[in-house]
Amino acid sequence: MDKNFDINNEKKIYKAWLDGGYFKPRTDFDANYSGENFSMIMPPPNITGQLHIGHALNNTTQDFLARYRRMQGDNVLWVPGTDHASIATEVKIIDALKKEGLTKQDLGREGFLKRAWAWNDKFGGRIYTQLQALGTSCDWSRCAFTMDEKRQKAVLKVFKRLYDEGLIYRGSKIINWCPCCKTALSDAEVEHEDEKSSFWYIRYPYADGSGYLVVATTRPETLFGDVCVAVNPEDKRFTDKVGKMLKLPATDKEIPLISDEYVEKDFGTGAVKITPAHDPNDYEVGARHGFTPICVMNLDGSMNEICGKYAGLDRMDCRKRLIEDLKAEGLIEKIEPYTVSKGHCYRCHTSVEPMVSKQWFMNMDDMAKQGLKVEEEGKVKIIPNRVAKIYRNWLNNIRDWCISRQLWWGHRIPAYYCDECGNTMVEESTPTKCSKCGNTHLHQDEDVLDTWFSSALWAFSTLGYPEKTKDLERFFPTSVLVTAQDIIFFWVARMVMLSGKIEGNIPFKKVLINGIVRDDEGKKMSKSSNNGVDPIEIIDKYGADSLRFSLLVGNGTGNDFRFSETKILEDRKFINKVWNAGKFVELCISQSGEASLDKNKLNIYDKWIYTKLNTAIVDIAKSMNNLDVCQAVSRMYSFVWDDFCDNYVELCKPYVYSQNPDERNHAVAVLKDVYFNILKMLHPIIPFITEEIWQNFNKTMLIGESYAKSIGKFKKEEEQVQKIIGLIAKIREVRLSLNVPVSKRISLVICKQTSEDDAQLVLSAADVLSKNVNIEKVEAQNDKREAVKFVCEIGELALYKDEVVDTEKERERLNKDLAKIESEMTLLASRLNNPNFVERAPKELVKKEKERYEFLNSSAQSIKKNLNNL
RNA sequence: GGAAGUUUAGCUCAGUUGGUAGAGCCCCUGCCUUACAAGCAGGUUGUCGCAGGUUCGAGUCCUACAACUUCCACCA
Repeated sequence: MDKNFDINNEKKIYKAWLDGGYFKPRTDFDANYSGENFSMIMPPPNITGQLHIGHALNNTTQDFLARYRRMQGDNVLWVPGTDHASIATEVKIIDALKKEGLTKQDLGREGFLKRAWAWNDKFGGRIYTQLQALGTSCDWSRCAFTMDEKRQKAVLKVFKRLYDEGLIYRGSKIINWCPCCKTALSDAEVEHEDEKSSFWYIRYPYADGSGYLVVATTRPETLFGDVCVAVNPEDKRFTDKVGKMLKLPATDKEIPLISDEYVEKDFGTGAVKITPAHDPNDYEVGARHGFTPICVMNLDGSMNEICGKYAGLDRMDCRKRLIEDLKAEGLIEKIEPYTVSKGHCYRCHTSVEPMVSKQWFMNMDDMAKQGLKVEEEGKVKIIPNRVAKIYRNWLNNIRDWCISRQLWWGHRIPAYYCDECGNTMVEESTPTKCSKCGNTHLHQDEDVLDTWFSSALWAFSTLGYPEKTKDLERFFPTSVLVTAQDIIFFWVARMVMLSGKIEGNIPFKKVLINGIVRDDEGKKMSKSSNNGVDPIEIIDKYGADSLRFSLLVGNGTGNDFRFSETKILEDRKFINKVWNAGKFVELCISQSGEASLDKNKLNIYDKWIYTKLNTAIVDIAKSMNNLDVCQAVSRMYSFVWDDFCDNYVELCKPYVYSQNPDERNHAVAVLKDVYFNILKMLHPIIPFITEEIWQNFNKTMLIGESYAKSIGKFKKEEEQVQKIIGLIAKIREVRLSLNVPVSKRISLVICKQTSEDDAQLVLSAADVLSKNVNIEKVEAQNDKREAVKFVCEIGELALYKDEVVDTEKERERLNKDLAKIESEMTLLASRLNNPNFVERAPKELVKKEKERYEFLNSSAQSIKKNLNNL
């Protein structure tokens, strides 16, 4: 093995895995494979650009699970894919066109789509390259794209079915309109932000000349669409005015004053202008009173011909001009500063306009109920649980989903209209004639579907729906979905609903929510802040393993997470440690003969490390079952670094360097076995380096091995070695405190008080003590030589005074020990003297504490005696 | 206007059913000891946001408060 792992080998290793077919489910090779099915669908990244560090976290988490389950013997399927991201991609392409001085109209629908597919080839491909560099072990042979042929079929099938059932319908309703993207948006696609604006108090004169009524509004420019003014029926100020006509300012129109419960007496002036075409509430009020909405805006956000001289002005310019004009006419009562919450397009951040428009909708009522039910029953488990509350809240307040978009890039709505009789047909394949009148002149709906429509089918469309495939049968519902919190509405909830509706089942059993990745200052990474990190840059510099490990270590489930290059530098030390341990094992092997592992020859240290290994594996399994990735990783870390590298490697050195070939061969065999188990343990998180090391020793591939397994657990030996480790630490401490040079070899004395068993144990550890703390010999107490005593878990021991000297240092040390022991005794005593504790605490605990107290007490006694002797 | 999360060592963060506070980095001391100086052996560092409560016992459960963050919401 070289001095360091060469990260350039990662590509070669990935190719070997790929060529070996390791990313495919075992049932692809052996239909009778009996392992449990474990499946995941990858949240498909948008083809708008390249992956960022959040994607790296998401996919590392999934890959960690996939590789772990695979090594557990599961039949693992992980399906990768990308999303066409209708509106987001279209915005990007239009931007690109703009640089060439072109618009999408210049290209025409067909030309534009050609561009879009070329875009997909370029960026979709780049995403796959990035995922591979990260080491993702997904099954590329099943790779899906939301607009590929199979997924198109699924979309058509689902659309038709829901249309036939009346759940998808077309109608005129108030929707969110983005004047920049020129399309309708769903409620979920609107982001609300507080904006500083004004509250305009406008005078609406009574038609009969009896003064005026003051109406307060935040959107004066929509007054051209006013159909009436409303007041609360209980509001006595207006009782005698209701029914009168008002002159609509800046127009020659007259509108009535009506009353409606919706109006709040105490807000504003108590009088509200009702503009049904441009406000969801007004729409309701208008409908109740039989008014027809009047649309006053064009689709680009400019005012239309209804607005007279303001026609053609952008809505904001119109507002300015209108207010000036009204002021001049004395129709502005006052203007107050006001903060309004305004909706913005989630893609281009233009402020959206509520507008009445003819769109396609999906009725979500029953599906939402089903979605709530499966979560409440625990069939779909959301981790961490708090996120489930967000999910429930949204489903409880769900409204019909606006699914049509006035875009070109996306699934075109399979609705066809007869040019003759206007009949609407929804078909999976283009009809040739009208089903009603037989006319052959038909045209297809111009709109495409919301990009999240195809995403909602992802859980089963990726497994072959609408065909009844083996994959669907085996892998649906999927096991775990790993995703981010911000798409819980867009995606997670809708997948649950559509899977329930179409497949009559849940899409996944568990949802693991990743936190948001922030930069080292805690700021959210985003393009606008320019603090995003390209995973490829990190991988090129430090290797994929370093990135993967750093993303998962210390990252609590669902918590936001700070990422920085500094953290990578800290965390990659662990990878270096694993590599160096491998070098040690290699060295030992090269210096020993062949020996197979003989369970009967295990010494206490071997038994100790196997017990530790066993515990670690059990803990890891528990954490992995709970999807507690952070805990699993930290458990791996402490076993490898603390138990194996710091302790076992040092404890086994006398044996792997032994002059006795049998002893040496055995020791190396154990060392090798434990280390190989470490490689297996770590492979799911740092697959490249572990594979590289594994192949240095083996002809097989690590990815195909089963997970780490201990050959046993040995309670007694574990305790014994724990005592020896404690003794070593104590000797180091004493040597240091007495200023005994590390290089000086000294004797260790077993005092008479020490039990026979413990004395034997210390004697048996002579080699280990020699190697670790430079103890020349271990012997029983010799009364003729003065000794410096100390106490540890294993009993009372001593060093010869003439070998270590320095009375002052010794006194200092003993006093320090005594203080420590006494403070613990005080704590225990206060507890044991409390009758409540003795009576009510578990008996085992009370007993344990009593024993501990006794032990400390006797230790304190002997330390005091030693102090006196000084 | 609702709701959620966070608050633990100088910094970044772990802390599973309540049972004597942990890691990494930083800092100090001693070591280039034949796996590893991206290291080893030691050491220092905390009224676990504030105030109550439940309990023999609370970082952990309950209540109120504060600060920060986020999500949801049609009051013109």
